[in-house]
Amino acid sequence: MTVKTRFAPSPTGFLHIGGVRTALFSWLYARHHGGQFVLRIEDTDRERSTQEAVDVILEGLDWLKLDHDEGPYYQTRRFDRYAELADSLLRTGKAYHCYCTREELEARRAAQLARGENPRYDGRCRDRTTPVPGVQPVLRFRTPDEGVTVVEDLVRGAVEFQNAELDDLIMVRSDGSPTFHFGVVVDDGDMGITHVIRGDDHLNNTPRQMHMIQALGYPVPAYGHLPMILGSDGAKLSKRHGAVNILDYRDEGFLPDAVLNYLVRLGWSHGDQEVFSREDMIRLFDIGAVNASASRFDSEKLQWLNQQHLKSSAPESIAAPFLRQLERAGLDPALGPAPAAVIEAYRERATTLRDLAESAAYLYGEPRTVDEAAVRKHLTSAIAAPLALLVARLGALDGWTRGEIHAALAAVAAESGIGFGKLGQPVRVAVTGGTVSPPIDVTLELLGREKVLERLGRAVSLTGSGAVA
RNA sequence: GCUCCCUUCGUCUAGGGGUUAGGACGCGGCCCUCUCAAGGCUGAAACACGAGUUCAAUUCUCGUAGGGAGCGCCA
Repeated sequence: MTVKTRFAPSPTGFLHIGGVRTALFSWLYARHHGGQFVLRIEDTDRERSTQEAVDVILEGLDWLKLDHDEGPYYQTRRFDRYAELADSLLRTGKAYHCYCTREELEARRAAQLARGENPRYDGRCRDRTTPVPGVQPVLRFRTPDEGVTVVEDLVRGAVEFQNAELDDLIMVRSDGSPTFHFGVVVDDGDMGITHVIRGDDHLNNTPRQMHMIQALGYPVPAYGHLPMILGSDGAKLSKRHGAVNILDYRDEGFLPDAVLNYLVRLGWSHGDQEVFSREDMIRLFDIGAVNASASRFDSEKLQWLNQQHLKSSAPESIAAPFLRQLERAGLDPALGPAPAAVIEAYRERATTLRDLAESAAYLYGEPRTVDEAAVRKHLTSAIAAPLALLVARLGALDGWTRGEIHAALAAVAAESGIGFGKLGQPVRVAVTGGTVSPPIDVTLELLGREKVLERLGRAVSLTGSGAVA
């Protein structure tokens, strides 16, 4: 049997980290087993579904390269099929019309709750043979009322439910539209889904879905319920911690593989390994090794992983998103060095591509900020002469490689009777406006001779003029 | 309230009847060093609680506590 999994989000809010984790595990399971991955949009709630949310799902999965083999299917385009199967269940007596009104249902629920009972439909329309005039009925599924249903969960093992605890749920609303539960089982059946991997908020719904899918004559798929991801404070994920639009991570300069790597380690591990490539994940992933307990979102570890992936990526492979970050930062890439060279020099000192672009801003134009305290400390009159000498030496260099630049710096330092660092730091401040940058020879090489000589020249006049003591 | 699920350092986790309870993020220290990083070494830091089983329980069983989910003509 070839494995077929699916990701079935409802487009009622932005795709966030929790949804992506569900998609990832489902996708990994399919890829690991050489199976198929289906994308299905569960948009039966027309009130709350938005095209914008659909677009984020599509764009987010595309960014993360969680590619699907089938779909996207849209449930709103399959209403005829749901009606057809609902009808056959009605004809075979596996489903029945219920004429209870919302108000009646609500009143009974409240009464049951008050008595300390599990609020559930009492089945009073099960044997009704005559319609109630003026009431559009809903269609309910006739759930077995005795016996035990066992969910052999891929993550938790066997979970038992007493059928007597389960009530007859609504399959078709009074307006004729299918409910979530019915849509899911019809679709999973029609699409030949073999493994349903989803959030554990669905675990309690699973036995009833199993009954329906059996009634429909489909084989029951295997289920795997993933623990949820909590916010850093242990509360439900919200806007405050990680429940932001997944595309925000892209915009903040995270790498898709790093996001996936972070997510795969939430609830799953492989020995002591922390950094996983996409190929590693596919090869090693094992749903049976997934933890049953919820985990918290830790943005610091995500940042660390992002840097790990930044360091191991081929610079050219991340040049395009880096360029976008430069543009986002208002910088013109044409005015600076080749992106790969900047990435190479900076990726050990940046956690995201956005950081990287921002700290490299001085390469594309004048420094955006000048650390005045550093200027006072390093650009003193004592350094005027060595800087002037350096300008002369750098100007006379044949080439412009870090090796030649380093040699010139070392020579000037030696001739001026000062340590390399005593020269390097003032140079750094003069050309970058701050005290932090890659090794000074690399920094100058990246900046280019023209900008270096210009900025050093200005520093010479500043320090030599006595403007700074 | 009822049903179901969960519980190892602050966080992510490994382990599993006898271990100095391992790794990673973060935090501290040292080394390296032209700055910042990166890297190396290193330190502090955990088996929720109570019974039971057993020669032995963090590990198995049962409770308790705490947390979560479901109980909609939402998904």
